[in-house]
Parts: sequence; C-alpha cells; structure tokens
Amino acid sequence: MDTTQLLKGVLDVAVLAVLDERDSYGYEVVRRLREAGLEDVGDASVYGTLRRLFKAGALTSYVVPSEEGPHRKYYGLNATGRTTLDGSRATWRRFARTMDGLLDHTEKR
Amino acid sequence: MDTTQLLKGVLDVAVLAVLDERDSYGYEVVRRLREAGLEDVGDASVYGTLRRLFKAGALTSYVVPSEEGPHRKYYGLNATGRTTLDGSRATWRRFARTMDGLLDHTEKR
DNA sequence: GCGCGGTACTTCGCAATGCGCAATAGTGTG
DNA sequence: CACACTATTGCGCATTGCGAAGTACCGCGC
Repeated sequence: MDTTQLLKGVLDVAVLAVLDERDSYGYEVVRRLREAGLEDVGDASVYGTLRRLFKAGALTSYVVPSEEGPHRKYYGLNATGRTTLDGSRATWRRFARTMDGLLDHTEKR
Repeated sequence: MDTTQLLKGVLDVAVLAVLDERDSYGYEVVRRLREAGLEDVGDASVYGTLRRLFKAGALTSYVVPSEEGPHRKYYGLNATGRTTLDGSRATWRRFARTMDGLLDHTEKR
C-alpha cells in the first residue's frame, strides 16, 4: 500500500518532531523517521522539507565538518519552529480523530 | 490552520467510507463529509475524487433525474471499492498510529 | 415574467509537495 | 582501483486538492 499521499503535509510535523528531540542532519533525519515507522519516506523529500522549513524561518542551520565522511548540515528548531510544531501537532490530532471517527462510524459490523 | 495537505490521500478513503454507508451523489457527499468534521473540504475536490474512483473501477454510477432540482449522479461501492476501502482503512490506521507515536514520543514534558 | 438563491455538475489551470534519478564528493574496505 | 556507504544538491515529474467560472435546473417572492 502506498503511503506517499498520506505523508503530504505530515512530513513537516514529523521532521519538526525529531528535530525537537535533538538537532540533526538530513541523512540522520531520514534514518530516524524510518526507524519511527515511516519506512517509505524518500531522502529527497526530507532534504526538501528541511530546506523548506529553513527558508520558512523555522530552523537554524550550521555545518559540521566530519572526519568520518562528508560534511553534515545540522538543523535545529528555533522559537518559530517550536510554535509551528505545537500548532501542527494539535492540527494533526484534531484531523486524525476526525478521520478515525468517520472510519469507525461507517465500519462494517 | 490549513488542513489542505492533510487531506491528500485521505479524501479517497473518506469518500469511500460515506459511500459504504449508502449510495450518494457529489453534492451530498460534500455535505456529509463536512458534517463529519472535514469542514474545509472543497466541492471540486470531491467531484474530482468521485470521478477518479469511478475511473479506477471502484464505484458504480447511475443518474437519477430529480424533480426537485438538477439531476443527481449517484455513486455506490462495488466489490473493488469495498476491498479498496478495507485496505485503505487499515493503511490509514497503521499510519495514524505511527504518527501519533512519533508525536507523543517527542512531545515536551 | 424576472431576478434570486439553492442545488448539482463540469472544465480549466494552478499550487503544493513527495519522489526518482543523476551528479558530486568524501571515507574506508577488499 | 572498484565498490559501498555516507551526505548533500538540483531537476523535473506525478498526484491531488482547490478556486473560479460556466452551465443548468428548480421554487419563491415581487
């Protein structure tokens, strides 16, 4: 089953959530999301989302040269990002409950 | 808060769910979805979704001339539609629980 | 009869966003 | 050296929800 369309609009919150736990860089965010259960998430989507959120002013960014490989571009939440996260989390919960209600209500007995 | 992106990929299931309860036509589907809590759903989206689902072979369709207004194009689930609904419902639940887990896990204390 | 509001559907084109793919580049392993 | 893994960027595509406009049919009040 394809979850691509379900991810729309949710990837933002998901990325903000893992960054709220601790600063991270693209490649690692992908791994953490997949470990959390979002196994089908594409790497290009995450990188794109990070850039978008940064451009929207929700994230800070700093490059950390690594001696174990290529450099890493770390991202972290700023005040705006935390506010966005709180709002999006609430929106998600309202929405998810609405959908649950709709699907439960009509489910065959 | 904008739920447009959240609707992506979910409108299908929502429409299938209300049609599973009983046959309906576009205009009424919109009303029923809004009453169920999806208040921001656009009418063009629903009409589009109905056409898409019909084209995909999940729906039956029959026109009922109405003496109380314009004709109504009724849609109903066929076997394929019910199978699709069952699958999508399960997919939604798995996905929603994954997201809930991710958001709970990282929520501020 | 005429305008108005509500019902009901279609078509058009746009905007947002997730993704595949290719390119670049550094590191360590066989 | 070829290869795999890490790490990022850019390009272009597909999907899909939506706004706007147009068509059309109905009953109601004036």
